[in-house]
Amino acid sequence: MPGLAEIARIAGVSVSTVSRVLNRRAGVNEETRQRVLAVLTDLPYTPRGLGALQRTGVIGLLVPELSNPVFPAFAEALETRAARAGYSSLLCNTRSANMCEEEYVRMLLARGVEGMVFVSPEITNVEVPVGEAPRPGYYTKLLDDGVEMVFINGATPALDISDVAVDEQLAGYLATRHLVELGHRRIGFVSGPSRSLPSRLKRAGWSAALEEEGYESADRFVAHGPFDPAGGAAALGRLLDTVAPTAVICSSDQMAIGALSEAHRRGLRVPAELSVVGFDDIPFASYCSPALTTLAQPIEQMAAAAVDELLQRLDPDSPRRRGGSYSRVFRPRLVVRESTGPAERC
Amino acid sequence: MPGLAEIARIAGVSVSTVSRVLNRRAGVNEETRQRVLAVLTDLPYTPRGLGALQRTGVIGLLVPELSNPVFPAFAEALETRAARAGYSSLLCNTRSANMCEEEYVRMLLARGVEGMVFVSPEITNVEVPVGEAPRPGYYTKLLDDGVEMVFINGATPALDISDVAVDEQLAGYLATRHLVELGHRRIGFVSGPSRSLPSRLKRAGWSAALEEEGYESADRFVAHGPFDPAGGAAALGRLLDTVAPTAVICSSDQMAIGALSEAHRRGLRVPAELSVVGFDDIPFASYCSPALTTLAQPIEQMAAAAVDELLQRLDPDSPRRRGGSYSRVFRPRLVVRESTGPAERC
DNA sequence: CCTCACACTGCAAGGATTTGCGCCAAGGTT
DNA sequence: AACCTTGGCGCAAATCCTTGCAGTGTGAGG
Repeated sequence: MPGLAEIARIAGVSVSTVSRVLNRRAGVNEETRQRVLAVLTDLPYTPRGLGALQRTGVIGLLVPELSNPVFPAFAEALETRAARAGYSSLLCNTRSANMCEEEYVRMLLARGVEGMVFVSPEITNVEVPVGEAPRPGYYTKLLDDGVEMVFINGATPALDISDVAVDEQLAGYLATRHLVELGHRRIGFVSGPSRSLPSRLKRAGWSAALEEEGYESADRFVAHGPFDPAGGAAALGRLLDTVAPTAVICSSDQMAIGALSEAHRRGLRVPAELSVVGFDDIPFASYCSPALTTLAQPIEQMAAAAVDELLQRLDPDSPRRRGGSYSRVFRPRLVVRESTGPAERC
Repeated sequence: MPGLAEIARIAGVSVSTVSRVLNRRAGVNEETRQRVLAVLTDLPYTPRGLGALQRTGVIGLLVPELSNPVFPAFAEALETRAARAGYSSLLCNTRSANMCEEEYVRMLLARGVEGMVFVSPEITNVEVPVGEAPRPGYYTKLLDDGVEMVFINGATPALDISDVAVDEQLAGYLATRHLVELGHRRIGFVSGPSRSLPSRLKRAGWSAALEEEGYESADRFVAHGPFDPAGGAAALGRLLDTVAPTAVICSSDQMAIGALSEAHRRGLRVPAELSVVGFDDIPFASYCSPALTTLAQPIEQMAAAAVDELLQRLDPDSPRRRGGSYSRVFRPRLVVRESTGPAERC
């Protein structure tokens, strides 16, 4: 970890000047200040008293957004588990503040977090086909800096980072299978943006289940939309106008709720005329009407696994360090409620 | 701001020992360590390099929990507004981590936040009748330490802290008024815990509206429960078993959703046989069935007002400092949907 | 009762960071 | 053209924190 001297050398100024910049003292030229700050971006300086203060007892939690209730649910579960081990948590949501994830990570690091948990990290949000590895981006740099990280639902085999996840593909498969068993043949997929890896994985499961039966799983049975009720409503609308499915699976409960309301708006009875399956099992899913059939993520267990893994990596007494990353995949659980039923029309 | 020497003197140890405690170095007796840590609680030590580094560009956000979607909504709005001014946010929820608010505040301070916004602070959660001032607790100490704070929905006249709030009493009044105008006379109140000041304020509004008409607003028309769907369901259940109201108002949409499901469970048609009003207007309120009539908080505006106030206090060039606190009260907005209707039975 | 080992603590030396002071250069004034 | 003013920067002293080392006290074992 660099001292002021190191930074001063690189920036080509004296130690005093760096000190003045860091302390926001007057008497430094704006241009010089920018140069020093630029160096500080590459070499995040942590003051002695803080850098040495190893165990701050604080971890960072990064979630993409807060409007989908799964993320607050994950946050609470993670926080509770961390608290039990004496750690407190700092939560950041990257999307709403239109700040990129990397900036947030740097900020957290500068604030002295010991490690972090990423829920649905940015890296899962790229244009890359299933199976291929997305580019590691800045995560490798963090890894080199010795930052301890754990992902939730962010499997990226290319990175040496432990991952805790639900099997999204299996989730897609189970949902579709459930509908097939109810007699549906025309099953649509109300999907999140095509950039989203989880949606692509679910789609793979959906395809697999359909092809197993020789049913159609063509592109025209898939409609994309943003991850919110309005997006789900719009996507379902497009599907109903074109291929008229008798059942749909959705990328999230949020979207499923939108789908339910769109069906209601069109006077379509659920489940009699249209079956709907969601994903996540957010608390509201059971309070919808009809109550939503959905695939539950074992949030508590996943959060516990993620926190435990992070804490173990943080523990200096722990034998295994650096490099022992692994993936832990949980099985989603089908929760059948009222929004799915036998196919009536064909 | 104290140095190690000051802390050492008070704790009655040498500077070296304090340094060792701060750096989590071995070789310090547990008892001695506790004594030093105790002093550090009163005199929060910030390492030289960090304490001087005034503008970190980070503010803290404290919300009581995350399972009620209003709080994530506030958090997002706050975060978005802060980001626009170049500040990033650190979010903490105090209840789920069963850590007390004060600890979290200290932690945030130690992490270098410049100021904080408290949403529904702990202080609103005490056994004190409306009108009387709750004891200021540790907030005055923070104030003395020069910590900048703004409350949301945490009006406490005894403290010199700016507050941004909805008029909860008016909210209770408007909700009840709405039901009265629909012809209801037996109007119950599904309330949060009696410790909660917002619930007590709403109740005051409810009483006022009822007494205006000469209707009954006795204790037996009020049922308390925890702030979640189950609590709402249970509380409504008790009311239905005793006073059989034709309409109820609830302390939050969360509780109202529970009430809706309890009504459904009992085969009571809403709104034909029971009208329900919620509070908050969470996104899901419009996706319930029947869609929930509720009182909306102007979340965006409140968040903007709170952040702007905090940032102004943080600005060293700002003329008004310390002491110029004020309250800003917003008007709740009645959103009529499908869960309320004319009284049928009397 | 003596000795030894061990755990703590303070001392003081050794680094690291802050800051008063003075130098230098650029631009304006007489 | 000489001189003054001012902003910006480095030097070095002052200050603060860290750490190796030695001193002290306590308790167990002989």
